[in-house]
Formats: sequence, structure tokens, C-alpha cells
Amino acid sequence: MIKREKVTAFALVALDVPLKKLFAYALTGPIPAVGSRVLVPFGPRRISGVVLELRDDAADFKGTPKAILAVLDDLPPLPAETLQLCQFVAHYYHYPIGAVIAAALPKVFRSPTVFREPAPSLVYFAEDVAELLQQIPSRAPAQRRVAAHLAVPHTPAALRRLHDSAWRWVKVWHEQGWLQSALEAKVLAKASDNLALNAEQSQVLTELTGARGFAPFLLYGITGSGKTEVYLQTIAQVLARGLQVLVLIPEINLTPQLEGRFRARFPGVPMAALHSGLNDTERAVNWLSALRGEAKIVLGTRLAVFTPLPQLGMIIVDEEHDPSFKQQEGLRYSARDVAVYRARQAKVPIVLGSATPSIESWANAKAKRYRMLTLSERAVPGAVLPKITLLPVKNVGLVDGLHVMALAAMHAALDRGEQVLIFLNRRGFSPVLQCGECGWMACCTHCSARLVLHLKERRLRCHHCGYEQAITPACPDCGNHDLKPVGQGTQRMEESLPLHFPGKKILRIDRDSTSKKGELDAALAQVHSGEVDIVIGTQMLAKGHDFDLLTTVVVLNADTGLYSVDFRAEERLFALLTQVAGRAGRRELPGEVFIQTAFSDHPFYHQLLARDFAPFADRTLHERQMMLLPPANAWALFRADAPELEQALSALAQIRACIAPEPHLLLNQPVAATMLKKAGVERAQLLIAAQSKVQLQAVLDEALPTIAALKLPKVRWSLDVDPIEV
DNA sequence: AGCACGCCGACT
DNA sequence: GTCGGCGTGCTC
Ligand SMILES: [Zn+2]
Ligand SMILES: [Zn+2]
Repeated sequence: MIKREKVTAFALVALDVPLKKLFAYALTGPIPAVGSRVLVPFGPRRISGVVLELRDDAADFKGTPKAILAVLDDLPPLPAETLQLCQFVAHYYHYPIGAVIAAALPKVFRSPTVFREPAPSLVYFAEDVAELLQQIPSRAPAQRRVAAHLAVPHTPAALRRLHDSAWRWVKVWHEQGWLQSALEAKVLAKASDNLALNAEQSQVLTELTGARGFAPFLLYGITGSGKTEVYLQTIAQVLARGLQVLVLIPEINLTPQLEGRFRARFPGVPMAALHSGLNDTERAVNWLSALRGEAKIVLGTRLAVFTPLPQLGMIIVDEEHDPSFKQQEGLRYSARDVAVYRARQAKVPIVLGSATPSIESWANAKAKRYRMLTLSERAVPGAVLPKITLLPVKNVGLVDGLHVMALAAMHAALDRGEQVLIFLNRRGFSPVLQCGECGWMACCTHCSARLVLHLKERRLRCHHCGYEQAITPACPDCGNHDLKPVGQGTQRMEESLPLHFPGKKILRIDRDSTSKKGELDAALAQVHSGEVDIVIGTQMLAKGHDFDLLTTVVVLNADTGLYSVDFRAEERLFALLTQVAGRAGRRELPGEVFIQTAFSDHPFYHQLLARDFAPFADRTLHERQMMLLPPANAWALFRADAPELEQALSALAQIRACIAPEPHLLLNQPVAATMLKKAGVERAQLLIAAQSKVQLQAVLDEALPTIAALKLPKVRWSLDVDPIEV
């Protein structure tokens, strides 16, 4: 009889801990595949991890490995490509691999408990929404708003997002026979028709559908040029080849509209939405259907870039310039950049679409690393871009914050029966509450910031942390009772406008007025129905929402960043104003945009008025090259916070000392953050600039092990590669 | 990041 | 006497 030595095998497991290493565990039972989710003992607790390597020794671990407790098969082993993508991200953003994998997985797969997939739920929809609406009395507007959504199939969970009672109503309507229900995969409806394409669109479609292998495109298309229709027809052809499409979109409450349009065009094509509105279970279910290759279209926000897709055929990043593609805490990745890497890895085409591309992507297109495709005509024949007028406000008397020309234009539009949008990106009544005697201003105790006066709620609130307090009745410094609101917020505009527009219906739409479920939906419905005359809106309304009767837009206080240190301020303002201008005018009603500005002489406005992003982008890119700013070089930013600024600065000085100077590497001095105090800590930062991303990575690879070994008590620090806010 | 261990100040 | 403050150190 042959005595076999006991075969011991080991697994190297990635765990969600801030340590840049893998942990060795002994395999006792069946051998899990690489990529499997496993339950392991870790110190006194049991946590979930992912197997990255199998081997017959414990690598460099000298102790006695503990045994894996269980292989959790609620998740199929992650494909090698997904693990490799996570490895790339871990390396590029200098983040521990276990933490990257954890961030890439739906929350339920980070927990040590096994996820039980619920039975597939039915979806509810109306074949003829008009017929359904006839059954619902007009005295039930909330029910009618829900009904109006039901051309698109909804799960019970999706219904609950529309309105707390929506699921209850739908059950009744279904019993009445006014609605159909089906398993999601079985919905058979007529697809919305392809829209006719103009010559430019057809040419772009031909280019995109003809591409094979890794092929990056920058689709530069002006507002209203029909980018979405081009996406839809391109997607149809990728689906016809039996492949999956990943569509990444910004994080805004616009996902439902886009999802509706996709579902209407591709009824019966399984689609997985992955946005922040979903609960953990929905997210996990949709993610699994993508991983299994069942969902053919994955429509999601930045996190969706990590979704495993066995038959990936194309990636589309819509509004590629949008800052929400860059995560601003923890793993500070750019989903757009990761998407480009992923397209290269999967050897598929990628389309970055925007009316105002990021200068980074513009530079790539100019350098022929991306192929530039242009849509320069409006898709709807005869439609013209809105006219933009600057209203200089320097040394001009304003009436409740409005220029007389703006008031006149608003009156004219309202007289024609049209709607007006006042775009004011500042919630609350006034950004400052000030003492008229001594000049004292109400400030947050935890942040270096003013408290914003919210008169409606009778509170002073900090917009940077959760702090709020009752309105101070008197100045704490001099006792004066005459405290004055200074500056104009949306609430103040809402209060003063009726004086100038008596009898007109005015509606404020901002985060405060739409914080409850269904409120935004209700507000938008009021605007669509035409019962609202003037809308006062913040950033929330800048994107996407199209109102047929809205012709006139007045922009207030948008350009405060123009002379700031932030070198991306112009780029962002161009994108914002382009988007806001897109709200003005439809088809036969031409739009007009009035921008109140204190900087009407700024060269930026010459280019905005020319309505052409290309010369602006060319000039900006040239400036960046002249001044050695990204994308002409590569930046990394160390941030530190501590109870005292001195501690943060000293930590950054120690970090800086770990980086060896070399030619073409700029090591700045640590400086206090522009807003020194935030949420009770004092903050500082250290910028390093390298000639190229390659040099930057080499420098960071070299320095980070030393930096990680530093003892920095009371200080929390993080590294941001390719920061967008400095 | 958790979580335990450990060593000093004021509480029943 | 012990409850709890958070500094320090470790996790296969
Ligand atoms: Zn005072
Ligand atoms: Zn604050």
C-alpha cells in the first residue's frame, strides 16, 4: 500500500481590508475555482473574500494558515477578465485589491451571509395607457401620474419608487383587467419605431456598427443632434450579433426616462438597470442576470462599469464629460477611464458621447487615439439652437435679483402662453445671514462655511455637513436684532416673483422641494401639463428634462467660478450652460437664453456666444499645454485631514519626503484646503505633477510602500490619481 | 477598516 | 474597586 503524503492546498484570498496584500488560507474541502466567493476567519470575525490564486504553498506567509470556512456559491466564480480589470484598477488608483473587488460587487456579496435570489417578479404594464387613464378620475392626480408610467413594464419594487401606494393601486387595476402582467422576459410589445436619420447620423451609425475589436470613438454631437437615436440603432445591431451592450450614464434622476426609452425600443430584450435608485436585492438580481449573459443591455451609473459581461460587444458612455463618473471618495476611480480600459481588454468598440466633451477626451481625439465623430446638425429639421443673450449685471440695478431685460423677456414669453425657467443653482432663501450693524455672519461650527438661510423651514443649514440650527434671533456679537439675508437663493426668488408676475403659477424645483418620494415626479408633471408658468430650478433641472412649452431660460449666478483657481471652471461652465440652454425651445418654438453675468467681458463668453464648443476646446487644450496642466501632464493629489491643520500639513510633509525628486516631477508644498474645515476636521493637500501617467505611476509605485509605513497619528490621508477637483 | 488588548481617570 | 476613554497593534 502506498502511503500518500497528505496533500495540502492553499488559496490566496482578497479581503475587503485596507491592506495591500492577499491572505493565505488552507483548503480542506472541495477546491474552489479562482474567482469564488469564500467565507474565511479573519481575526475574531468571519468575513467574505474572493479567491485570487490557488497554490500548493502559502506563498510568503510564515504562520499557520487557517482553513476556509465555506465556499459561498450564491455567486458564480468571477470571470478572469473581471478580476484582471479589478487588478488594473487596484494598481492604477493604488487601492487594495480586496477593497476594489468589494467595491465592484453588489453589497449583498460583500456580506458573510448567503444571498438568496428571490423568485423572478412579475412586471405590470398597460398596452394602451390612454385607455387606462380613462379609468382613473382626474381627482386622483397621483394615481394618474403612476398610470402614465405604465407603458413601460414595472416590477412591484419599481412601482414603490414611483409612489408609496403605487403597488396597491396597480394590484387593483390589474384585478380590474386594466393592466397586463407577465414575467419580465416574456413581455411582448411592439417596439418603438426607428426615427429617420439625417445624413450625419447615418454616417456615424455606419462607422459605429462597422467597428470591430478595440475602437474608441468620441461622439461629439450638439444638443438635439439625436445622439440617443444613434445609440439605439447601434445597439440594435450589436444585439443582433448576440452580444451584450454596456451603457454608462451620469448619476442623475434621469435614469427612468432613458430606461423607458430603451425599454420601448427593445421590448422583450432583457435589460438590467444598475443605478442608485435600486435596493440591494434588485441591484444583485440585475447584476447576476448581466453576469449570466441573460441581460443583453446593462444601463447603469459609474459602478456598472465593473459588471461582469460574458458577451460584451460594445460600451457606450453617455455625457462622458460628467463629473459623476469620477468617484469622489474611497476608491477614486473614473468610470469613463476604466470603461476605456475595459473596452481595450474585451476588444470591443467604445463610444464616448457628449455635446461638450471633457478636454481629456478632446485631447485624445485630436491626437488620433480616439476617432472623432461629429453630429453638428439638429436632428429635428428646422429646429434652431436657442439664442443666447448676456445681461451684464455690474453696476446695474437689479429688481429682486433680475435684470430688467430678463423681466421683460419673461413677460413677453408668458404673454405668448409659453413657460419660463429661472436657473439658479443655489438652494435655500439666502446663502448668508448677516448682521446689519457689525457685519457678523452665521457660520457652521464644523466647517469653514456660511450657514444657508432656509426661511421655509425656519432653519440655518450647512450645505457641507449635516449641521443645522434654529435661526438666530439676534447677532451673537453685538446683540443687534436686525439680521439681513444676503444673496439670492431659490426660496427667495420663489417669494419675490409673484410681485412681478401676479396670477402666474410659480414652482420651485430643488432638492428641498423634492426630497420626498414622488414629489419630483409630481412637480415635473405639473410643468408638463402646462399649469405652471415659471419654474425656478437648480442643477437638478439642468439635464434632460424637456418641456414642450418652455422657451425662455434666465440663468443667474452661474459663473462665480470663472476667475477662481480651479482651471476646469470654464470647461464645466460651458457644459452647464450648454445643458441649461438645451431646456429652451422645442421644434417650432425657438428658445431664448439670458445669462446674467458680472463677467460679460470674459473671453469665455465670446466662445459660448459663438455656440461652437470646438474652438473653445481647442483653445482650452492649447492653454493646458502651455501652462502644463492636465491632460498635458499627470496629477496625483494626496489629501489629509486631522483635528488640527498643523497635523495634516506635517503628515503631508512626511509623505512628500518619501517621494524621491526626479526631472520633470513637480513636488508642490502641502497647502491648506480652500475650505479649511469640513465636518469637524481640518484639511490639507499635496499636489504632485508628472510629465506623463507612466512617470506618475512609477513615482507612486516607488514611494507608496514607504508612505504606507509612516506613523501618522490622528491623521487620515488618501490619494487621488487624476483628481478633478483640486 | 474592525476589533481586542491595555493602561490611566472619575464613578457607584 | 470597576466602567470607559482611545492609543497601539494585528489580522492568513
Ligand atoms: Zn452684530
Ligand atoms: Zn458644516
